[in-house]
Amino acid sequence: MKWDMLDEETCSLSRTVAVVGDRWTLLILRECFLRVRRFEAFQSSLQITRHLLSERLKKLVRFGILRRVPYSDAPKRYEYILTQKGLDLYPIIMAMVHWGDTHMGDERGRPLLHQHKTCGKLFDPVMVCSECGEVLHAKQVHVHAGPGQKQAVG
Amino acid sequence: MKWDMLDEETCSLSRTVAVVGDRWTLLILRECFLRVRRFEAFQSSLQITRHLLSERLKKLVRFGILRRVPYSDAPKRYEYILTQKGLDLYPIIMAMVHWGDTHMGDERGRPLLHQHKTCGKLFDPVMVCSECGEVLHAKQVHVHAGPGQKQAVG
DNA sequence: TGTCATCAGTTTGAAAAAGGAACTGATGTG
DNA sequence: CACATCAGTTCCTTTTTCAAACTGATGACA
Repeated sequence: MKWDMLDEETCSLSRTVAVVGDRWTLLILRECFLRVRRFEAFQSSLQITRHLLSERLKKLVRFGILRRVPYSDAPKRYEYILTQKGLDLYPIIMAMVHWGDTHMGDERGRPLLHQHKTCGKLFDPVMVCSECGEVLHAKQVHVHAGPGQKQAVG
Repeated sequence: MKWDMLDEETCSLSRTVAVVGDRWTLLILRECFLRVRRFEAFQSSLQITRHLLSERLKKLVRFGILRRVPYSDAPKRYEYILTQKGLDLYPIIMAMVHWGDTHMGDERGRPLLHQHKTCGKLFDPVMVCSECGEVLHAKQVHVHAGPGQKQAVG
């Protein structure tokens, strides 16, 4: 399996991995959700090489996750803004943050806390069944082949 | 930022990315959730090189996500089984599958369907607030520095 | 006018990681 | 004995990544 074929695999996980399945891309997305938008800002907060940052941003734009929007005409300057497709990655990022909080923490406690504006409370993200609202566990899920067939995740 | 320092960053996303932030690791985990356990089985279903598979499995064992369990004494043979820490990655995998279903699908429909044993229905995984149960959106979340301080994701 | 600073990249050469294919070693099967 | 299975390891090539310098448009300062 070559990486440029990954997004054509008959597996939704593979297709997602083709887009966000590398370390820098995930860290760039973290910055996006923290409202970082400009090249220099990404570069200095991540310490990513300019070359790779440039490539990753192009890829995210190509996949429709970021939009490259001009914010200055002379000189031409652009910033990168999450599209709806990009905003929809939020559960992935939050799931990763929560797993890190739970399993990779140190004695100092979690690096940050999340407050839900709607209810006002500090919260954790929880994944539930869209139908019954119960918390999901791997062992309570059956996988069936869908119309697009073949393998994937259970 | 070097990769061997990533898991010591003051950011839960970085720490998670240090463990599961590469493409093969995520695909290997997909197979784990599909009950794949043995070297040859991973290798033939993923078409990963044996060298890389070996390295990734070692890393997952080192981080406590898989356990290497003997299933034959002569010859010595082992299989790889998700620990609780590994099972807890399920929301990450499901969030990625769901995003792929939503944004990377083709005309044939989704590759697979998930049925919740508890309620019996086909479902989508949804991320909600642990406190009020409402569906989470990035824009409804405030980020505060926690005891472990510094940056991370909102 | 000349010099420096800012921003968003591109270029270049060295170092690290991934890919491909063959090989090892313990065992069991015909 | 020859061949097959499983779980890796070794070796060599190709691709990515890293680090650092360079470009080019513009504005600010003196």
